Amino acid sequence: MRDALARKHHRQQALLRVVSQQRLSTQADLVRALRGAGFAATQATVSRDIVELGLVKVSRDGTHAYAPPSAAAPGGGMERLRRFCEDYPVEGALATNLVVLRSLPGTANALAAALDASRLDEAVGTLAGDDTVFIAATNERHARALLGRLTTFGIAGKGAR
Amino acid sequence: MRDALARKHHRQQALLRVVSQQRLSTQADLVRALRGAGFAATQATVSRDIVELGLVKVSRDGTHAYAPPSAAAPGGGMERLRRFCEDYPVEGALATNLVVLRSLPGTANALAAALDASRLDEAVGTLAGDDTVFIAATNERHARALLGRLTTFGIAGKGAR
DNA sequence: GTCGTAGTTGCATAATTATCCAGCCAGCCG
DNA sequence: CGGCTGGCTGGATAATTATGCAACTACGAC
Repeated sequence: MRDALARKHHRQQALLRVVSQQRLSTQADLVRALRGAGFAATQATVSRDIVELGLVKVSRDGTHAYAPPSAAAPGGGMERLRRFCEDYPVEGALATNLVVLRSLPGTANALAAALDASRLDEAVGTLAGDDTVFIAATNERHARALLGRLTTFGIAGKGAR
Repeated sequence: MRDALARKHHRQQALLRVVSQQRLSTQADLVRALRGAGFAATQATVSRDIVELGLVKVSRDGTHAYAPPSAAAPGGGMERLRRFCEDYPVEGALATNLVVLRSLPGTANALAAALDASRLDEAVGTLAGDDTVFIAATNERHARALLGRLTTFGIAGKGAR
């Protein structure tokens, strides 16, 4: 295993791409599509990716198809945050009323900027180091909710469940 | 069976209600919830209702849950169509891959406009006369699903009540 | 170095969902 | 009326999806 995390991330990127481009109705189809894109994975792995990416299986017009998470992104600056999370492997953890995010070295400031632009209302303030961002929430409840929301952007939840 | 269609419609309405209120993760849960609301139905029927209503099963933060279509489809002009159906007595019928809608004289164009704005993806095209609108679907299956969806807007399915 | 821990993956399989088929009912036509 | 047709439904089952488990790798502590 050369770098499992990077590979996983690339595979999930490809997965997002294929589901938004093609109409694939089963996970077996997804496996085939991924294989065509150069990623080897089994149905089991795809099933787990789907959960992590928050993909949905829509049942419309008599057929079924997988689709990216709520195609409608309401928040303006939110889009930037989403793209960031898609481009970098961000991990999130919970520490009481603090949400701790880790990304690649040197990217923390960009991440914090995206977070600020998103105007997450549970966040009291953010503090960026080199590869880590602290988000202070008003209390533990809000922190948990915030992490949950971030998870839908593709942030891998770590330790909190 | 006193009035299967009306019962179906009521059940689907109840289904929409329960999925938007509770977090139900399997169709067995939906069956139980419906039973609690006074509707008897089996998993098979629920599965079909889900297709007709366009419900989605979202997989995020480790759990799964059914949700109304609005969560994944950006409604948009759909609201206008819904209001139209509430304001006018629209009737729908199926003709192979054609959905035929009939409303009050002179309102067909407004109805067709609302349909177009709704971006129903099963609809290939619409044609409005004076009191009638034809919606061409790609095939019979899609036409059926489309009519089912329209039924949830209050369109009476085939024949006066 | 060895060990322990955390994370990812595939296999096999349990759990869940979609569909085939038959039965039933209502409406319609002759 | 009697037969036919179309639509709804449930039972049974095929198809699909989720998950327990074990193997493996990378990483850090000791």
